[in-house]
Amino acid sequence: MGREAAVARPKLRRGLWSPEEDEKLYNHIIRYGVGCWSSVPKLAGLERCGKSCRLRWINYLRPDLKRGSFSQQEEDLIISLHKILGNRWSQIASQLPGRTDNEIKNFWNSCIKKKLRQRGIDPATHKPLNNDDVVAADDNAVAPHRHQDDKQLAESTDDHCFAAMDAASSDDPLAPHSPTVSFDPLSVTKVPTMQQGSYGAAHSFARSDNHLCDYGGGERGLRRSDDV
DNA sequence: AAACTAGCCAACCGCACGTTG
DNA sequence: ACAACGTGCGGTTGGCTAGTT
Repeated sequence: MGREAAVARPKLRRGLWSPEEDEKLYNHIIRYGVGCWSSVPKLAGLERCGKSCRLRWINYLRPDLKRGSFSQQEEDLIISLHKILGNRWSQIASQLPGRTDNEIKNFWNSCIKKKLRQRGIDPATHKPLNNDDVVAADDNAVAPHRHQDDKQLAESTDDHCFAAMDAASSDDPLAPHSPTVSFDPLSVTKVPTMQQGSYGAAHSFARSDNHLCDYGGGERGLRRSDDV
């Protein structure tokens, strides 16, 4: 990646994306791929930071996003993976084609946690709740077995997780919903391959046949294994 | 009908790590 | 080896909406 300095930028827009901005970003990536996120806003004519563009693309505009509510199989898979991986949402997302880490994280925090508690399971530890622990069982106390995660993931996902995933991803029963904006990225599906062999757009598309291919930074999801 | 509350979701923030010069 | 920069990740927050009182 280049090292052109972080030039003083004009004021950047923040907050919700307008349909026009979506369209600009989408059209730009469709045409040119991503290359360097920091240059995308300028090239696409957007007053956003590259980070914001990246997030918008990954979480919303990517054509391979599934959208719609989670199926029971997906939910089961998320719970299984969370038991192994803890809050490593990007790793979990890499096992769920068409789902983003942000989407899964939100789903976990808003729905699954509640369901598990109702079933008497501590969502942080995946162990049965006992009343004395309820207070102490902070949701942040997650993934007690980080160092074994990768091996465990390789093993365990090979059996039950992928079984569930196959059920979830095959012949998707979920009706995709359009975003609440007039610009509908789902109506277009062709994106050129990356020019720089980087991450992002083409990378995410390439993984459509490979569920283990993370759209993000590959191994980097493991780096925080010690700091929780 | 209005006020309040809870839930959901999109987006931002800060940090860690990889790459490049 | 070091600094600067780009990127990815998880945590957090703000705003919108639906439901309830």
